[in-house]
Amino acid sequence: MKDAIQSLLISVLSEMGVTDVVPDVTIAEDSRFGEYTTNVALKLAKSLKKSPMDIALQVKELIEKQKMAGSQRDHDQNINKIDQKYSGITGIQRLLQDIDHIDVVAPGFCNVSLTEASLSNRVHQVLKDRESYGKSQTLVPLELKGEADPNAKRIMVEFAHPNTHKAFHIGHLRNITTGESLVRLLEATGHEVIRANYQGDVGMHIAKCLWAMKNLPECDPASVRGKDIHERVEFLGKAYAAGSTRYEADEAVKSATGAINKQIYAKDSAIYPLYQETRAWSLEYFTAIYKRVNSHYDRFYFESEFYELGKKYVTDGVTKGIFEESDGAIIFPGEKYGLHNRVFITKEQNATYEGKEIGLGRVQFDEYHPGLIMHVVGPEQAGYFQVLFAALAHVFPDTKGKEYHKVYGWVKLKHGKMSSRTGQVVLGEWLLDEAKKSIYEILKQSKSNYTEEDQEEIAEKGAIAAVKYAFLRVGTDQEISFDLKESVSFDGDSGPYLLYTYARCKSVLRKAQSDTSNAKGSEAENEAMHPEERALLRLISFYPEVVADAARNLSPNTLCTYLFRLASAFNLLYQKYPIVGSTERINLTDAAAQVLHNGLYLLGIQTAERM
RNA sequence: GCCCUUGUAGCUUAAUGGAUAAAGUGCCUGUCUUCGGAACAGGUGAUGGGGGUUCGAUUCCCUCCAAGGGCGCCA
Repeated sequence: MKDAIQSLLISVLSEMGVTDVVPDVTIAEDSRFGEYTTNVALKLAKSLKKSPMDIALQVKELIEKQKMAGSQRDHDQNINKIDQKYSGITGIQRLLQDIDHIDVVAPGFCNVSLTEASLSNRVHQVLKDRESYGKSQTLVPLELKGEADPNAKRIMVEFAHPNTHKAFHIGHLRNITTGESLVRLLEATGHEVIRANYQGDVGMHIAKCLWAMKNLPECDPASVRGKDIHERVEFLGKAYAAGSTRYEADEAVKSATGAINKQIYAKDSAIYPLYQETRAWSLEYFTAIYKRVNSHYDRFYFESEFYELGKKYVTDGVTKGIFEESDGAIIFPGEKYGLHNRVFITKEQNATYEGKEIGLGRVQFDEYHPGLIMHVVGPEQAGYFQVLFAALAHVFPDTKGKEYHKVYGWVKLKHGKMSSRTGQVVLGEWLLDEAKKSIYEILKQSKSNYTEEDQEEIAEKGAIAAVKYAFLRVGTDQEISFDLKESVSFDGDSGPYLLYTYARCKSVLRKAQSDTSNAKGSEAENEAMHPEERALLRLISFYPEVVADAARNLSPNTLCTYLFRLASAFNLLYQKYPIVGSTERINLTDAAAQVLHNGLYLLGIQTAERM
């Protein structure tokens, strides 16, 4: 619809002699301003040397003239275009039918209001398309910063990437939640997505953990062998923190840890079996987490796979003049390109993180041929990625413009700093479990009778929804300030509120179905549409455009805002008018539930029929 | 020292350069409590300071203040 209005405006503007301007059309947040609004008149005032109001009035007049002509023609030819798409001339004619009127408002906005019939058609569209409502077959181009290709169709989204032997904290949870939603949004807008997960399973952090296990009696792995996976993983987190602390404090520990690091790379039998055993613990745990939060991956990459390969490409790059030797290490001279220098191979001849990623990049492109690789990673690595992408483009020119750093903000503790190094972390599962406990409390106070299975399902789904929504409702690259006491909310703008509204819709629909009295559809249809009904209707009709915008801007939070408004609009309608008994309102409820379901899916949140 | 990011109601957050800066939460007041009260309505309350560009600035530029991050052998 937005595109159709834009084409209409372009044709109108060309009548006015303006051909070099693409008018902005946006959804009107406030229904007083109609459904769609444009500010072309304000933009054109200067170049046309006319007042914005005059231009706006002229636009309105030209559109109304076309509308009159069009309706006359339709009447003459009796053309039925109900199922035609908006394209070409017929699209504009159809659009003209859907436009009820245009208001011109100071300082010069043109506000387009659609007919009730046109909005009602959308409800039938939802009930026909069901789960596919809102998905776009055509590719929605992305708004990307920098030089990355916005028209890539095949996109690898690389997210989650936890490190083995380290705690899985709420930051990782936000990363997975963000990545999962981005994947689904891209899939819904014509992209082909490869889900990748690059997990760190070698490096100094692991050496620190293993040093502790080898040297500290309280970190003896024998104490947790055979125990529950949660206990084993908690143990690893503690061992890492202990190893880290000693590493900082003691030079001897430092060099001993360095030696262990070498042994790991060399697969030395003195350490390798323990390394493999404990690595497997972490991976077992990750698998469980991915399942719990409803995420999965097409390809798991491991740092250990790219140690040799990365080193080879970087070494080759030295002879080509891409990398340079400096103080015994091999660096990429980023300073030559307005960036900063970074070490890719240490003087110990180990590939660093950046060195390994040269190998990773090659393999990713060879395996999947993506048009874009999106790395969902924290903001602190912005400088790192700039240098890495520049180096990659020099080593492999085919990767130029195909690498992208999608920033997701930190989850910061409101009081104190989170660090897995010191062991002060909020674990991801701790948060999920706390949320779950709170929901059990609410269920206990409820008058409804739930079976134990029901309770378990509701609490689990509700907890995941609460946590995921709390992360996603904030702008992706914004930091989140996290308070342990009021970490997730269950009312107001929250995941559970949306689930509750969905369940409420479903309950009403069940009631309507079992209601044997004759539906008074015809009566309701004769009533004038209430403002609350129209408000819900217009929101439902906006959904596909909201999805496209959220995908284009890689911003699930805009979808969150929309879904909350939709749920509020339904609840208000529900509060004021009986649903059961009116076919119109039952359909509206059905459509609202469907849109809630589809939207929550794109956030990675599952709905429940009852709550 | 150099570079980057962020400062919006008491708190947590929205707002492709647009209309009266939008919500949740908190506090105050109500509705309903026969389709599911994890509900609905009303009130309260904000753009860090100072300049500039613009018809119009939370948004862009400069500066000051404050917080966070990055800057060669970690990942």
